[in-house]
Amino acid sequence: MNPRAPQQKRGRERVAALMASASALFVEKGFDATTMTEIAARAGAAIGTLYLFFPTKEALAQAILAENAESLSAQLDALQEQATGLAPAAIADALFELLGRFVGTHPAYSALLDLPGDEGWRRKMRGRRREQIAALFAQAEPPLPAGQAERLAVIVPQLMRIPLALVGEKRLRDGVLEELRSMLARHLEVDTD
Amino acid sequence: MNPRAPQQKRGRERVAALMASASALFVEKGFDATTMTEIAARAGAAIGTLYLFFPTKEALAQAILAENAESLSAQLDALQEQATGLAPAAIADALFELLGRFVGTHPAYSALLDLPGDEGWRRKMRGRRREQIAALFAQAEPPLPAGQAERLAVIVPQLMRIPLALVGEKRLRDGVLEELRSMLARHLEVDTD
Amino acid sequence: MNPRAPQQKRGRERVAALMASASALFVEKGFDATTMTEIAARAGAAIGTLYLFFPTKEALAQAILAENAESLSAQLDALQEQATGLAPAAIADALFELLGRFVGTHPAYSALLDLPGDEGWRRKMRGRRREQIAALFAQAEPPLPAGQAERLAVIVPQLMRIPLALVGEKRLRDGVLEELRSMLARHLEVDTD
Amino acid sequence: MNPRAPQQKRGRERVAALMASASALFVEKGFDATTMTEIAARAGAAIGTLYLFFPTKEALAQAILAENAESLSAQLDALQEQATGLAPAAIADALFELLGRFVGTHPAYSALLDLPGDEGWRRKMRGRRREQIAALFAQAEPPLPAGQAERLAVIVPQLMRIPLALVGEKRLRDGVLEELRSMLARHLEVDTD
DNA sequence: CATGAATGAGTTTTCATTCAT
DNA sequence: GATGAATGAAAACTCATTCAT
Repeated sequence: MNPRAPQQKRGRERVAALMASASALFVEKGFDATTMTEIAARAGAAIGTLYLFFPTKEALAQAILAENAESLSAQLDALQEQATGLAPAAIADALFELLGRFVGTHPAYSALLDLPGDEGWRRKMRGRRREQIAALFAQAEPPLPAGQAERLAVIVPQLMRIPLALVGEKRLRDGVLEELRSMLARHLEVDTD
Repeated sequence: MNPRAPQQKRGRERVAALMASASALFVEKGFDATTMTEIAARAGAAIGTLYLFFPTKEALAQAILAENAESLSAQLDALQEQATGLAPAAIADALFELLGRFVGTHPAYSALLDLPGDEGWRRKMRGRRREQIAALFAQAEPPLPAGQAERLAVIVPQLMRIPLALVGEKRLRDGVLEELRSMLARHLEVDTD
Repeated sequence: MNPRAPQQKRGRERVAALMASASALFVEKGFDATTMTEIAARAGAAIGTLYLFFPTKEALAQAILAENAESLSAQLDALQEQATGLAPAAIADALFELLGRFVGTHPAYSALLDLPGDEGWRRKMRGRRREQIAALFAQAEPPLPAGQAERLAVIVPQLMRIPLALVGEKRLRDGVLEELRSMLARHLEVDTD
Repeated sequence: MNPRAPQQKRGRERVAALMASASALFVEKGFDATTMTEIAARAGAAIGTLYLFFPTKEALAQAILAENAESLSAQLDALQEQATGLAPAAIADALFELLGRFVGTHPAYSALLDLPGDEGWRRKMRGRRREQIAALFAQAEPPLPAGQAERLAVIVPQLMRIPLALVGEKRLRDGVLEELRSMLARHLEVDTD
């Protein structure tokens, strides 16, 4: 009736396979165009098995998103410890690299983050991410002007999604990424003049 | 494929109302979650009337997108004439303002431009927009380094979409917009050192 | 989206056919065992047509029930006018005949009246029926003891459902009906001694 | 078809718990709306365990019904011995009390006895109950008119179910029960005039 | 041009039942 | 005996699209 956390090893493997299948399809075709039947099939499972663990398609997306967000959050935590007292531009650079790697390895995160019609859960998740990044910038030395940490917490993650649209244009994509990186770095350096 | 061009005035008004209704709904609920019946109803028309002008839902979205893109293209053309010989930062500033106004007045453009599963038409439209913006930067004085105009043509439109997510947080939204503007301006100034 | 009342003659005929089909199947196999597909098929309609008028299976049952209840209510109203000043036993007899005919011509009423899991709408409908029958007995001459009208309003409709279970045993069924009739009549006569 | 008779004491307790769980749920939500998973869960057992004892959902219902019917049958047998030569009204009174207690303590009996789509087993069970009650009335002194015992065997059990619908209206419920009792008693007294 | 009833393929979701452990 | 993951047929429901009026 209710989806339950799998209690045996086989179950945990199943869940992982289902989430991987769903992630890949969501990225390839988008949330709406992906069917639950397709997700189950690609994972080699029956449709009923999928619903055994995820009561709705939306819940499945949420589970994937939560897992990705958890991973991102942990990485940001780790960065937080190393970033104390660094210059703003150095923090930006480190964050840039972290996020760049993350969006590459977790494409479903970007694909699922702004589906229409949420208003609740996802908003909170984005809020937490913003707080975490703002805290990162808040410990820069010299300190940033008031409010800038919060603004950067909004901007930087979005910057990282820009190159994602350039699949198949690798040259341009790398150039854009570097352009963004340098733009952000200079922005934070210049402010210290 | 193409909507039959309505010959009568009444017909043209009908089409405008249908496209306005569709645009609003696409923005509010997303393309997939919006039904053709709903679109017709909000425009005060019957479902059959909607299909009289737009043979498929996709064609309707394309018509809206084409109209918006036409408007954007015309505005960029106008800017092109005024921008000859301007400094890069000045061009960026002008483009920034133009795009900022455009995404505000044409929210459907952003909502429809990057639907998943896109292999053709939309990709071309984005390509044309990139060329137009690149051409704008190409006439800056002093000239930009090789390839930067193309990279900016990718980046700047995406920057403008960042504040869109901040509905209901007006203070932050305005701050973010200004932060982006100054970041871009400095980026282009610094390069001239 | 929302089910609408049909606006043309064809539509009204369709709705009638669908309700007739559903009524018959609910009586034959019960509410749960009847599928929407089956209902549509028996009415010669597509499944989508059924959902055009009734948004859920429950709503379909309710519409049937409401129509039947409306009919019963009207018949009870008519009886009310003729029953003023009659003896209790005479009222009972008339009511008995009315209800006997009704359950025979509206078998879906009994089949749908006490589905599990309602708590709301059906309760109100039964309440109204009780009030109407109680009002009928309330005008008997001589008057009934306090509260008896309300008790009879509960009892009599249920009595009428007893013979329904005896399909295929016509002899017994008729005997049971007559036994119930006389039992009720005597009960009300005796009270006047 | 038949549940494997559990050999161990633990097994018998298990079966009892499962049947109790199922009975309660069948009464609360109806047969169709109750799931096998739910039944097992409420009994604190695994779904596999439930199927260990009952091969199908229908078999489970039958087992419950059979047990209840067994109990009722035994009680009617006991009454049979005490009722020889009693007046019809006295028999009716005793039966009334017996059945009233029974439907109160065995609510699943009523809930399961007349599921729709019934062509076999349940029909026979009802038939046996009718015969037993008819036999009870058959030994009344003075004897009842021909056929009346059979008719009462149909009527009396149904009368007892009428107050069941009045949960939460205790006052009315008790009044209705008494009204039915007296109606039946007078009916049988009057006939002897 | 306009209407809205009608269609039916496609999707999500449920649940009785099986079976490997 | 006991478990619970796994199955998949079947049901409810949606909606883009068609077409007779």
